[in-house]
Amino acid sequence: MLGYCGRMGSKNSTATKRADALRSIDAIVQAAAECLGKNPEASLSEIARAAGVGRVTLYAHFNSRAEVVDAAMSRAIDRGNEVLDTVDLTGDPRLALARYIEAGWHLVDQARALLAAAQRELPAGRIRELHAGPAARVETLVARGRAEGAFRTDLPIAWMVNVLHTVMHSATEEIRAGRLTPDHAADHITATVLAAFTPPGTPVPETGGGA
Amino acid sequence: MLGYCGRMGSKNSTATKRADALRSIDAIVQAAAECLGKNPEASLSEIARAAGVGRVTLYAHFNSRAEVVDAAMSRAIDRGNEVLDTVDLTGDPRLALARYIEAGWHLVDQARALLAAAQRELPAGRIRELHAGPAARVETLVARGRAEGAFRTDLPIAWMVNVLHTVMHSATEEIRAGRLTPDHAADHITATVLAAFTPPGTPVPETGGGA
DNA sequence: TATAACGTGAACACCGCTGTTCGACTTAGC
DNA sequence: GCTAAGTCGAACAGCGGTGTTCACGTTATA
Repeated sequence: MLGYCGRMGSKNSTATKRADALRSIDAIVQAAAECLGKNPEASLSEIARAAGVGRVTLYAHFNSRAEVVDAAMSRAIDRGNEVLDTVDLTGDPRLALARYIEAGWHLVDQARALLAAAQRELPAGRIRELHAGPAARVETLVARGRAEGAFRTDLPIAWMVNVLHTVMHSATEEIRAGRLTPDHAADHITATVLAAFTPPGTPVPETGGGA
Repeated sequence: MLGYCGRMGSKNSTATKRADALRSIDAIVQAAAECLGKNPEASLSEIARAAGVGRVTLYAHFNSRAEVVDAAMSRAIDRGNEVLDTVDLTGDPRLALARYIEAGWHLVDQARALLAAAQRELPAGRIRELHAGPAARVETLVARGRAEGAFRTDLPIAWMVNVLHTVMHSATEEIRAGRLTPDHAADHITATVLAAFTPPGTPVPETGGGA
């Protein structure tokens, strides 16, 4: 947590800030995460307005748009990690994957839009750095599932992780397009990914609605 | 074909144009499809330059950016249809799907980026109109596969079509990111989607490299 | 070859976003 | 209650994109 403040040369030095300043910063980062989560090219004016703060105040705390994006990205990742930390990823890899999807599918689309913003403002190294944590969690799960024979091994781990995230993301797009209702999303994603991960020659598991 | 010219109030009226004008228009539409296929926010200056044409010339043939996007989109769809028309979609739905993927996976990413551009410049109705043709082809195939018992029926057709296109698109992103080589793309997509489409309780087909 | 259509660069006005400065006002904290 | 820190709107310069006009050069075509 707090990973979004005082990263680089941002004006948030270690010097003690006043309470209202901290409140402003928090409101800005939160608004940035929301706005950029919806629209990667949201302007700083929009973000300031959404934060209930003047545009000048925003520039008083962040030197550039890149810093705002970085802060929003860090915040979203921290929030996501908090949620995902509560998920039990032990036991049958198939059930663990289902739990992961259930908990995380709605996080992915905001993260994706944020990522799109980040990819235009932040250096590639910084993005990898931010992405490393969340990625490792899933990679470990997939690797374990492969080792235990629950998941296929004829496709690279990176590809499988990509499929998982891609399908999760596409679900939110389907919802936006009105072709899918939120209450079916997790089931559809789980049924799809579990089948996609099944080793060739093995029957696809039945995923009867209940997680 | 020729679906991209003279759609609405574009300056391409039915009046006979000179040969060099037609050549310019064609170069512009082609360049637009390429540029917008790479970057949905490519400027008209970029497109004109890529077409080897002055910016003013572009405005002589198209009233607005939207018209250029529409023309590029129409062209890309026409081109895609031409390619897909050569693919045999009869016989075993699984093999037909594999052929479809083999022929079309590399078309999807350009179409996607183009779609992103279109979604910001064109009305939703126009987009649906353009998308209807290509979508129908796949929907028919998936529906047939379900009817014949080759594909699962516990998920909506729209969702399955979405999964197919999403996975195809993600492959091109993986290639861009350097995590996948183009010669493996079709195999990975096919293996993934075929498994995802397999009815629960049925073994996942083996897709030993050669399609 | 005449002429209308076409291509062109330069220049224009307009817009929105970025990042900055200034002066005045409000508030937190000692 | 004093002071430094914070907030704010207005206004600035710079940039890049859009869409338009103009005057001049080029080319197709009858």
